[in-house]
Amino acid sequence: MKLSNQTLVTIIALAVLGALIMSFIAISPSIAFALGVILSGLAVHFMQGASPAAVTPDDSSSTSSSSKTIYVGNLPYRANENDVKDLFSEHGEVFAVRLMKDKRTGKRRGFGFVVMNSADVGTAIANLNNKEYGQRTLKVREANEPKNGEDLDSE
DNA sequence: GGTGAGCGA
Repeated sequence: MKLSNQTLVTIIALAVLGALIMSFIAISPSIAFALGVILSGLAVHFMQGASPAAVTPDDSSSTSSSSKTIYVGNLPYRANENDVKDLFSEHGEVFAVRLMKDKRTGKRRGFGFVVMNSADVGTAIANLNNKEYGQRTLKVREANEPKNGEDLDSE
């Protein structure tokens, strides 16, 4: 029975309202308030349990989209994640790009990580490593801390 | 007004 504060406020509000309403027809205000509490509580409980989508279509089909994380260094500071993602998308299926900017200062650190399909990782690295981008030579490699251990075979 | 090696909380 974990009710949020907002729910409690709602219950109280409905209780007072119910008390006012029932005071016109009922007997004593105290009983009316008590009835209001009970009825509003039931109402809220009913509302919370009225989840139409009781059947959650849980697709536990964990698609093993073999994704690998790639380290990208020597990025130009003016490059955005969108640029990097677009660049890597030309050589494979990119799932996510994380440009690691320092959260302390907010300034960019000039490197990031690209998560893409493991099947395209090799191609992307081969095509984008030492690739001149923004007057700088990109450094593309597999991430040092692999978050997905599917490929033990490497270099 | 800054900034060039580097592997993320």
